[in-house]
Parts: sequence; structure tokens; C-alpha cells
Amino acid sequence: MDTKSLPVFSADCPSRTIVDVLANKWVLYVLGLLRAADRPLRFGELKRSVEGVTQKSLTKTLRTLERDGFVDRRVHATVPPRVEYRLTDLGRDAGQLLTALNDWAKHNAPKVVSSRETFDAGQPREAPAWTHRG
Amino acid sequence: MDTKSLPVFSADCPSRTIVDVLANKWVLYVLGLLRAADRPLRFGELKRSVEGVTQKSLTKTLRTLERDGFVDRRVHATVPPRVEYRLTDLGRDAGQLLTALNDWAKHNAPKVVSSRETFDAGQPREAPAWTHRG
DNA sequence: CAGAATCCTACGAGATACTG
DNA sequence: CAGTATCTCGTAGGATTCTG
Repeated sequence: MDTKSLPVFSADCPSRTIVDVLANKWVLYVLGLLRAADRPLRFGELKRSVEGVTQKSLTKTLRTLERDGFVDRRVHATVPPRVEYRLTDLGRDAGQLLTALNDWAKHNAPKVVSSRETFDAGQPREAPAWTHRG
Repeated sequence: MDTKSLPVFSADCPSRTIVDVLANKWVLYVLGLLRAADRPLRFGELKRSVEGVTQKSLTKTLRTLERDGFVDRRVHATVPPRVEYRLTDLGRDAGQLLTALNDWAKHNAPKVVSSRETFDAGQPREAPAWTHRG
């Protein structure tokens, strides 16, 4: 590979593109909900289900997922408004990736967690709360 | 924050944990380099290879990867200092995930990219450069 | 060489208020 | 109901400087 000039952030780096999608704070959860529900969900339903999310963050998450082609947003011209979100084919296909990710994660995330604990226990190089400095 | 019912951010959500690791700006690249090199790499080597990364960012990335158990950091008490980074078993095992990720990404990232273009073309809700406002 | 420490800035995200 | 519009604040990350 040409490690000279790097397409780390360009659209030429597929992994980067996908990881950036998944990296959004609420994406995994929204995708998971839509997968589990297996039916269109309204904004309010999502909002209530994803506890802790603000409408702003949820809106942004959904807009991004729509833009990226993972969800389809359908507005019904009724009053009061009714907006439904459903997975696209791509969004449904992402299930494969999420499954692979989840499998690997379930197997290895615990190792990561315990590695962190070990590291943190052995390297109090950044003074923890109980040491006073300055 | 009130995560009463939802383990979205807790260590109990393996996918979240792993995605958060991969989400770091330079992680994919560092991991890819160490995989490709198949030998320990020095800090300077990594720095030179990952064009555009700053010392601070690279250091932080490597520290995180070390903490999470993906890389092993070895300091040689020589002068000048020599610090080598190599993949751990977990880091090497991550290759499986990265392969799965990359396969899926190569297949689908283009769809994401083109979806973005379509979306952006159709929704100039935020006035583009060529419309003057104010 | 491999960083640590510092300064600085852009952006993400929460809280709040308003609307078709 | 499903957003949009502001405001603010915390933090990630770049640039720069210093050191064992």
C-alpha cells in the first residue's frame, strides 16, 4: 500500500466512512431499534425509546442516517404531523455488519474493559482524584 | 444523564465499546500499519507513515490502544530512547473484525457516498455558497 | 528520539424557547 | 407532533514549545 500520502479521511477509505457513520453517539441504538421493531417508527417513539437523547441530537442522527441512505424518512401531511422512519435496503443490509461487529464485540469487549482496568491500576501517571497536586 | 433502562454507553454494550475504540481519528490507520508491517514499529516510523498526524494525537492514539490492549508498548532504556509498538494477540485478532468491516465497507461505502450526493443535491436547505444572503 | 506541557480554536451536544 | 433557532459549555485536536 502506498503509505506516502494517505486517503485516511477521503471517501476512498471505505472503513473510515463506515466507522464515521457508526461513531455517532446514537446511531447504533437507532439502527438497533428500527431493526428490532421491524416496522416504521415515529419520531416520538424513537425519542421515548432512546432515553437520554435530546430532540436535537435525535433529529441530527436521523438526518445523517437519512443522508447516508440508512433510513427512509416519510412525512405525512396531516395535522398533527406524522413522520415515520424506516430502514432502507442499505440500512437492513447493515444488519450484517452490525451482527459481525456485535459478535466480535461480545467476544472481545470484555478483554478491552479488563485491559483498561489493569492499565489504569498500574499507571496512575495522571494523578487520580485522591492525590492532590498544585 | 439518566440511562435508566438503556446500556447504550455502559461497558455492557460491547458494540459501543468497540466502535468507540475504532472511532478514534487515527486508530484504523495505526492498526492497519502495524498489521501490514508485521513487525514492531517505532514511534517515529508511525509518525512519518501516518501523514498529517501530530505527535500529540499519535501519542494519545497509541496510549489508548495500549490501554485497551490492542498494542504493546516497549521502551528500551537506551539513549536516544527507542520505543516500539507491536500488536497484541487482541490487536491481531482485531484483524478479523477489520476485515469484516472493510469487506462490508468496500461494498457499501460507495452507496453511502452517492446517497450523500443525492441528498445534498436535493436539499439545499442551507443556502449554498452561490446564493447570497444577508 | 519520544514524548509532556501549554495555548488556542472549532465543533459536538445539552438546555431552552419558539413554530407550522 | 416534529421539528428549528440560539446560547452556552466541555472537550477533541492542531500548533507550538520544552525536556530526559
